[in-house]
Amino acid sequence: MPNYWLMKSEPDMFSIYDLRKRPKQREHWDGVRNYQVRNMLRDDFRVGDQAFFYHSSCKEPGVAGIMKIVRAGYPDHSALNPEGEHYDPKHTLETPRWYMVDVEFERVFKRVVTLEEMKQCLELQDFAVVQRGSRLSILPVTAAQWKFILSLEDRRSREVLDGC
DNA sequence: GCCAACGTTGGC
DNA sequence: GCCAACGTTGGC
Repeated sequence: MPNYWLMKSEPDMFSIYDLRKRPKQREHWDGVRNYQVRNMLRDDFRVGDQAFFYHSSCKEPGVAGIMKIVRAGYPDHSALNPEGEHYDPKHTLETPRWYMVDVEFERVFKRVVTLEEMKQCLELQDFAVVQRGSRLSILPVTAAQWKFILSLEDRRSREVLDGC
C-alpha cells in the first residue's frame, strides 16, 4: 500500500504551477531542515506514494493539487553548497544529515480545498494540518483523510463551510 | 506585521 | 541536562 502525504510550500517561492512547468514535471523536494520531517523523508517515503501539494503562507492556504513520489529519500545535495541558503557544514557525502525526495506533478485540483474548510470538517479534526501550532512542512495523511479531502474537491466551498 | 507555537542553540 | 534566548513557521 502506498503512503499518502501533505507537503507544504509557499506558492510565492514554489507553487504547484511551477512544478507543472518543470522539465518532466519533476523536482527535488529539498531544503527540509527539521529532524522529524527529515526522518519521514529518509525512512518512510516510497516510490508510488502520493502527496497533496499544500500552498502555505498565502492568501488562500489549502490543498492545490496532487503529486506523486518518483524517488525515495536520498541525501539532499543542497546542503553541500556553501553559497546556498540551505547549506549545512555538518552534512557531507559520507555522513549525510538531510534528505530529500523527488516529486512529479499529477494534477491541479478543480479548486483549492482551503484550510478554512478543512477546519470545519469533523472528519479532519485529527489531521495535524488543522491543529494549532502544527508547523511540520510534511505531514502523513491517512487513507480516510485522503479520500475525504478528495471528496471536498467536488463540493462547493460555501456548502462545505456551511454544512460540514 | 503580529504573535502563538514550537524547535534549536548555547551558557552554565 | 536544564532552560532562557532566539529563530522559524505560518495563520490571521
